[in-house]
Amino acid sequence: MKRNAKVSTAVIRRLPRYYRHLSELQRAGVVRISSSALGKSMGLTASQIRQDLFCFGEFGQQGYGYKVDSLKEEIGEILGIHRGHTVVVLGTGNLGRAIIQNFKFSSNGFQLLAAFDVSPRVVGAQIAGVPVYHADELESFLAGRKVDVGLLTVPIPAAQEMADRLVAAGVRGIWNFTNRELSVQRQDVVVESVHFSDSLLALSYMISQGGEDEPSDIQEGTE
Amino acid sequence: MKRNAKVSTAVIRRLPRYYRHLSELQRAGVVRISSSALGKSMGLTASQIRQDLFCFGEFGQQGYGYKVDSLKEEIGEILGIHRGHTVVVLGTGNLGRAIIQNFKFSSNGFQLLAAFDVSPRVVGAQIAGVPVYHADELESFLAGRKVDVGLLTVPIPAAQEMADRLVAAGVRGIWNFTNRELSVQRQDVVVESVHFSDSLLALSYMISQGGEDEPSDIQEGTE
DNA sequence: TAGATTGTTAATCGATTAACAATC
DNA sequence: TAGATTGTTAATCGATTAACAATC
Repeated sequence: MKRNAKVSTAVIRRLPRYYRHLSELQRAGVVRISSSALGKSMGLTASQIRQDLFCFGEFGQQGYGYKVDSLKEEIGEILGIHRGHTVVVLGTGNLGRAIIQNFKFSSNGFQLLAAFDVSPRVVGAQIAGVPVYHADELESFLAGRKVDVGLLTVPIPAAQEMADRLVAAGVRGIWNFTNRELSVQRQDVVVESVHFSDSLLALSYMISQGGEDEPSDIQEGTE
Repeated sequence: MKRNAKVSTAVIRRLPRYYRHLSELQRAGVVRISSSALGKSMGLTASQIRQDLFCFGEFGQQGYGYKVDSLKEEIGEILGIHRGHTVVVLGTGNLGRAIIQNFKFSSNGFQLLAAFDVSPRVVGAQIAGVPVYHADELESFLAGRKVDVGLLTVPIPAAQEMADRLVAAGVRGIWNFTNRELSVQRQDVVVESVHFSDSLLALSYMISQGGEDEPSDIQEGTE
């Protein structure tokens, strides 16, 4: 029942939102939900939700809707949450440290193995139980392990070099928090960027207009 | 020469990228660029770039291309960079502090006025020169000033309440870093969310597939 | 059974790409 | 002038929405 030959990025971007909303519904004790109710609460049409899910299989029951628990599980599976992904952090400045201390990697199916930096003030120490090694040890650390993702929070001048080293060492993805657009040639390595600036500038544009056009991500229903 | 009646969110999301790429070109000393050269370096078609710019006016010269400096300035203007936007931060935990200390608000045309928290350990102090007030003082602080944006990095349970208070106090936008989807009824208030989880889960999906489909944001040209 | 809601195909809409006259 | 490249309209493509038979 797999048809996900060509899943568009638009659909991929919605999957985590489905997962998040279903988690909230689950926490709220909701057992069952229809595509139209879920759509209303997420600001999507029922059609779109059914069409999105149709890419991956059949998850509902006619005349009934979807079981929140099992749909959440299925989408988690699609997202790869149970694949035992691993991640290392490059750069333990303010942002890197904040992410290490706050972000729930395990809730998203990732295990945070280690952090790397060059400052003698942190190398050898631990941050929230995560060991910090010198960046020179990156290759030897990765050589012995399956590390899927490198999280980049290094200063901009070091970003491309560290990205190259991560790719050479065999990571499958780079989670890029630097404000530099990375150049990665290999087709089998994915770069996912979180550009704070782009986000704030988009907001800047929208509030400069008077906000006639609602943004893509919001307008949660009242329910 | 204004035609930006209905600018799609797809276009709005690309504007900051144009701005960032043009800034890099400017820094690299590039004076002039054609839509096809810019497109190649950004992974877009020349048509798309010209079509995007067409929403806002005429910025190039036939037979020549675009002057990097002035195109960057024009796009900055469209994004509202020179409008003197202001922002306050709610929540000075790890993430809030990291953003206050690292993020270049002024590069994006924003002035960071103050931060708010409830912990006696930070209230009354300064973070990177930014004064931290008690959250109780939010309304009185905002009453006297034009504050355009509230940046939310509070714990999830406090997120919706603080969002409501920001909206009631008259902000035009909320930059939401909490992992909660905010409910904001007013059509003239924009919520822009940075969901780390959604980003990581999308990356998780992509590396779980073998990466046949490149993500929207990357694949910078070789140049 | 009647009612509800899915899975899935078809229709519509919007965004991207192509084409080309205008013009630097 | 000839060549290059834009601004802008038209064509194509893909994503969203609508419709409805299947079925719980």
